[in-house]
Amino acid sequence: MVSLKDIAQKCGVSIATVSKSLNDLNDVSVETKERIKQVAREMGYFPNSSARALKTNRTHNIGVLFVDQSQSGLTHDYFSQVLDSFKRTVELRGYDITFINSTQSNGMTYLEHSRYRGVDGIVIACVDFSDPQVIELVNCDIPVVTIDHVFDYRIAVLSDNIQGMHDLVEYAYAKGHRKIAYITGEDTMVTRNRVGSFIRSLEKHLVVTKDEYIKKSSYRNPDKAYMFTKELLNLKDPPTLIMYPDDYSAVGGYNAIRDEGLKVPDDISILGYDGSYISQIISPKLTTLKQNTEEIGKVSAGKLIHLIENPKTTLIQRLVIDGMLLEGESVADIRMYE
Amino acid sequence: MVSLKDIAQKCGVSIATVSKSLNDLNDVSVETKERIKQVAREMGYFPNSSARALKTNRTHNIGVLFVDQSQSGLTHDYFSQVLDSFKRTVELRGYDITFINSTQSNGMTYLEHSRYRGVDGIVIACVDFSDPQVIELVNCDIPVVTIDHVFDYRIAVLSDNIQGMHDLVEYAYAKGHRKIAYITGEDTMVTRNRVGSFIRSLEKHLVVTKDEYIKKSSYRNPDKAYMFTKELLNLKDPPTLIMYPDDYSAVGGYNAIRDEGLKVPDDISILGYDGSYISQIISPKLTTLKQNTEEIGKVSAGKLIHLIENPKTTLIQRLVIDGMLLEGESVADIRMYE
DNA sequence: TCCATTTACGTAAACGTTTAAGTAAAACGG
DNA sequence: CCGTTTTACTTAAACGTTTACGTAAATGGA
Repeated sequence: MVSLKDIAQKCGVSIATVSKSLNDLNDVSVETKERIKQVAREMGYFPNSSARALKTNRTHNIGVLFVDQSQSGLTHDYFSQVLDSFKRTVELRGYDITFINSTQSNGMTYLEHSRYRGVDGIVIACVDFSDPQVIELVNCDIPVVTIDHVFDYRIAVLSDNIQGMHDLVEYAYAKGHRKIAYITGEDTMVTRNRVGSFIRSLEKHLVVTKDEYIKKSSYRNPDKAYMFTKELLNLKDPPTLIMYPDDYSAVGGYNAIRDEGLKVPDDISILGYDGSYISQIISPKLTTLKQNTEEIGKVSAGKLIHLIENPKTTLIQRLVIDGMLLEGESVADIRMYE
Repeated sequence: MVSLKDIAQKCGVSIATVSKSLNDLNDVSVETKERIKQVAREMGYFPNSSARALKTNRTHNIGVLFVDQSQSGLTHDYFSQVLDSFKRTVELRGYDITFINSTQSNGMTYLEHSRYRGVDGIVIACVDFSDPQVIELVNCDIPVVTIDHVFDYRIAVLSDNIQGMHDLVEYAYAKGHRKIAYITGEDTMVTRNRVGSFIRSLEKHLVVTKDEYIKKSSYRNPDKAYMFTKELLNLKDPPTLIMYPDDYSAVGGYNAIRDEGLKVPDDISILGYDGSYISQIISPKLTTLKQNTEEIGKVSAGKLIHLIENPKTTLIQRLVIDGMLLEGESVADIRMYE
């Protein structure tokens, strides 16, 4: 590998001059600077990121922490979309990403791994935010942005679950639904926001939610959703619409409904969440709330880099990203039956 | 950050002794070694990977190159599964992964980016293998493993597309199908293998494939698949079964078939490829060939690390990973009609 | 007991950068 | 023309490791 020394030798100048030239410092005459840059290009020089990192304490590496309950890893739909957008954004700014994990052979905690790799900043998403290791990470002195979870002293980017749920409830209500069930995800901040919004949105219309209409399930778990759907369908007073924590769970719902000999949306209406690809291709097409994963990734990347490059910034922001209701054919208009 | 120097100071020994202790070299007495390790633990020491990389020329970082035609990035189903398995495997061995890309602000090629980050090895998957930048990377002196593509002097891990296609054809043939159409993906090595196997497998049964039964489409493109499906259905002599390049395309097929007023599998049978999650939840369940992504990721990771840690190894291997036929309900048994 | 080997350290150079500090020559102001 | 500033460089230290080499003391063999 060609180093600064090689270029210096070839140009007959000192290493320092080469370094300053390539970094465009105004301590070198324009002519030599150009000459050096030219030679560097010809020799195929690229800086050694390790050496640079060692000296500057900046790696241009961003740590990504993501550990979801269902262990779906990178195949997690929502996360992989957010991450892809995040990745594209930081790459444009000259950063790479490194996954933070604690399963390393040498048993490092998240924070230790982050320090070992010297990441300049960290984005945290979809994890169990009560995990002591996560807490430790959030409390450290490395810039952090969290996604879909709020800490007092950290910038957070949030999918607007409150508004999203509100939109879904309003949609269902407008179609005449009053008996609305909700199969929820695990008890996370996201879930609490959605459930709260669900209940309040209905109360606004003076609809009281029955306890038996709320089922505590898990995200991305079609099997559980299948089971709870059957429970709901067999209630003495079954709901006319079931909301699912995500589109995959909704598919479990479809299956349960079909297995009970019923049809969507004729016999029962359903609503998904996420607006993932699958929602657009199953039949009947699922009405769902598409989260703006592109924007969430982009904004969190932008904010994190800003934080990294402007360390004095102390403004703690809450960035709420709107979703969008995608209308499919999974909800019947039952106003005529009122 | 606590460094070797801090530990040395505290223990009253030299930096070298500390380094050697922590690296378990047998140049230090057992007692001091233990004492130093203890102190290191107490002080929360972790090595600085940049410094170590600078000195040893080993980053314990593996570059991942992946750029698929449809720009689906990390949301690519097959790849994200392979990558997730790959990632888990290398992490157990103390490696992290870094995505190689050329969209960096400072216009580096893949190889330049790899050198800049000093990756110890590279895995290449799902790219356009005729891209000059990819060729450059494959020709470099960094250990490389390719997935689903063969280069003479590089280890390759391959999903057995020949066997896979053979299994599908055999399955279709056994169910009585003789007029089999195939909507293919882009012209890649994977595609050529599948198409070749498709034709040969049929020829073995003395079935000659009509040209009009083979449609050149793209992977993961339900819209194109939709179009070609309609074309096939409207042939004077339409096929009794259509094979798709992947499960997502097959969903496009479902839609086309439904829109033509036909039913799967009563009026037309279909076969997918990949065995992705979606194939298991659409209705009727898709018969498809599940690629063993877990094993592909694991094996490629293992081989790459072996190559990294045993540089003298010169054995060029072809590792072929079997898939598995997942039977759904998308293929009719039409033997009675013969 | 004497010399050779082993043990258990320490010294110092090196990896490729960045950057503060130093310096000689050129430019400038009056 | 002289002192001051500016320009355009160089020197050298530092970042945190690893590792070849040096060395003094301990051990061993005869």
